[in-house]
Amino acid sequence: MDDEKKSRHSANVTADDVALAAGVSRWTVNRAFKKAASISPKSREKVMTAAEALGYVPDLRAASLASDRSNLVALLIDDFANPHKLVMLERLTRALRRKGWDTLLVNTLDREDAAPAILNASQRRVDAAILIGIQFDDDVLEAALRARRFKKLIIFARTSENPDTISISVDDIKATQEIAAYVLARGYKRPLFLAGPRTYSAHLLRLETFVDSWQRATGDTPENISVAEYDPILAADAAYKTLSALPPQARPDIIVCENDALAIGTIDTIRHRLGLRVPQDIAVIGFDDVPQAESPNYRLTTYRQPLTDMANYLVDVLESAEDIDFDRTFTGRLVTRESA
Amino acid sequence: MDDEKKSRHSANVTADDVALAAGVSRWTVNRAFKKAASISPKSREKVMTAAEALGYVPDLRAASLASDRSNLVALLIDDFANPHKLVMLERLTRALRRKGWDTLLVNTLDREDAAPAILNASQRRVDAAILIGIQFDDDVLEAALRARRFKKLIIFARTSENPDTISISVDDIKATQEIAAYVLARGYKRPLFLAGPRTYSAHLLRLETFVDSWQRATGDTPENISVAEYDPILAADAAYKTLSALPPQARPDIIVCENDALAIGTIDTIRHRLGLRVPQDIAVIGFDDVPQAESPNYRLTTYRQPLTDMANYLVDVLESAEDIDFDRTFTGRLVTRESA
DNA sequence: TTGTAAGCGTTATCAC
DNA sequence: GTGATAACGCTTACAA
Repeated sequence: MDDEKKSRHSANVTADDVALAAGVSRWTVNRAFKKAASISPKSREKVMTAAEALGYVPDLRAASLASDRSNLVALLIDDFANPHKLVMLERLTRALRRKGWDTLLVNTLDREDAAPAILNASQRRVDAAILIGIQFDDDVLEAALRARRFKKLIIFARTSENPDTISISVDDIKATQEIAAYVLARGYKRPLFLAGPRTYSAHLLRLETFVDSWQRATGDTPENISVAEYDPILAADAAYKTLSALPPQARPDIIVCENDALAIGTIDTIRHRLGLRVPQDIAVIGFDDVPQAESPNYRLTTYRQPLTDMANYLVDVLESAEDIDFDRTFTGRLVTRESA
Repeated sequence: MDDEKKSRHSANVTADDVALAAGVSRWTVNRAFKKAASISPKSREKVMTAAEALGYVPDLRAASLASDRSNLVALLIDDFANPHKLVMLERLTRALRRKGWDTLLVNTLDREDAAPAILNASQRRVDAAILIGIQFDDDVLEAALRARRFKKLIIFARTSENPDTISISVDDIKATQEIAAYVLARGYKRPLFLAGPRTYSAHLLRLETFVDSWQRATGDTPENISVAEYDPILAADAAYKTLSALPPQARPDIIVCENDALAIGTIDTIRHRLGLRVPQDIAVIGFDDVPQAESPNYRLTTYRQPLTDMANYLVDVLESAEDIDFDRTFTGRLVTRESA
């Protein structure tokens, strides 16, 4: 009769089974698996022994369904060309796991599929969505906001002006000002700014800040170009096109890149297609401090974001029930190597 | 009274609400959201209109709980230094999503936390676990197998001899033989094989096959070294240590690397620490064909795995209910560029 | 084609 | 500290 009850699926060990074996109620079994439980050590002991023997572990789906908290976040990413994303993935998943959060990885690279993918994540009733991509324009954001099961929508490592989102990022203005000051202090005269996609305003902050700082300091307006994606190969092509069209004396003496992915492509082009040296002929500066940046090949001067702190703060935000403005900017630091 | 019923949580739109609005039963509502449904177009129409109006979407947790299929897989990864993993992540999540599968990203880099992380994924009742890491030794595998809710345990892009796992990979022996033949045909005389971690037998296949092929063809045994992780920086150090200790005439004329991450670090060292040229002084060959491999900087000759085919096959395996041997090897191809 | 009723394995509530 | 009981929102028979 008990057997009949669970005959539909291949017998699955539930809290009831453990309760029976341990001679307690189901409630006690569940309590035993909680951290802060009002349960006697003796009961817990009994339960744990029985659970161990039966191979019982709580079913998180059922827990989520009953409690309306999933302890699951969706990580939306649309950028797989930038190795920095791998670092972010590692830091985020680590920080989340440590506090009991699981991560649903959602690939929104395919623009057509982005909205359905987001909707799908919302159907898993994730507690929050974290955006670590780059092409998150209004469409995607709109889709995410419309699929409004997301209690929190967090833009990680990028600023956002959307009031419905929580932005956890480095202070781009401060960082770029620091970069500009460094470029100036090192005596460079003709900087070129290499930017990423300029479709959305948030992406322009570093460019604008740099141009602004430089103008203020020198009166000159630096040149700038942009590429459609944060892809080293596109950056290499763009840099080649611009540089090869210039006579040597008109060449920039430093290229300030919006991030390391672009900087690395740029260095490759300077050396291998133009036959010039970095930094002697043209210096290069990046942003992110990807692992590659410290390889003997690049020795890239770049700006490092405090990713671990940012990830930990993100988890705090997730755990907080308050309804406040969680936006926060962090301060990183310039890592100076030999490329500039 | 209806209000009372759903008072516990902030009113959530359920299939019942839609059924009421559409004047059908809950069953019909659920059916309307299935692809292959025995439902009249008229009913579906009614349901969809009501659902749209109410903002209803099915709750996948409840669906999973009731059906004992989660359409969720756990992707276990412990390697965030190799950019190739980003490509794999993209391909896998794309192929999975296309067929309605979601991906739980599980970071098992922290060895202490690996087993708990795997257990945790099993508590979400994922339908399968996919291993795309490298350090999956017996401990981790054991933990995954013990957390035996995984209906399938798939080792992706790496061979495994464990009979309880499904291995979807490229034919390493064939691939390595092809590489050896290429090296031979190009007239190289003193190859050095740079291998990854040699802790586990599966990792040794490429090394052993290369050594074997070379011996067979020339009678000589090639030198080999190994590094503890697939990390370009470690590879750079290891290569430097070995090469700098050798007089020029004893230097290898080609370094065959177990993968591109190692090859890239090796090239960096050859050029920037030893001041030699690739391929004129020392050629380098890799495995994987990471995006970087085609950059003008590296122009790496390497072996490309048919990742998309492999990912699609993986999805087929997931969908299959048969109980057969799903192991399968694919054949890639050597992409020849200028590094060797 | 459609409806009904009984699960799925938890958590929440409220007594004891 | 512990136990019963009703949700949570869906799927799966089986009946109509």
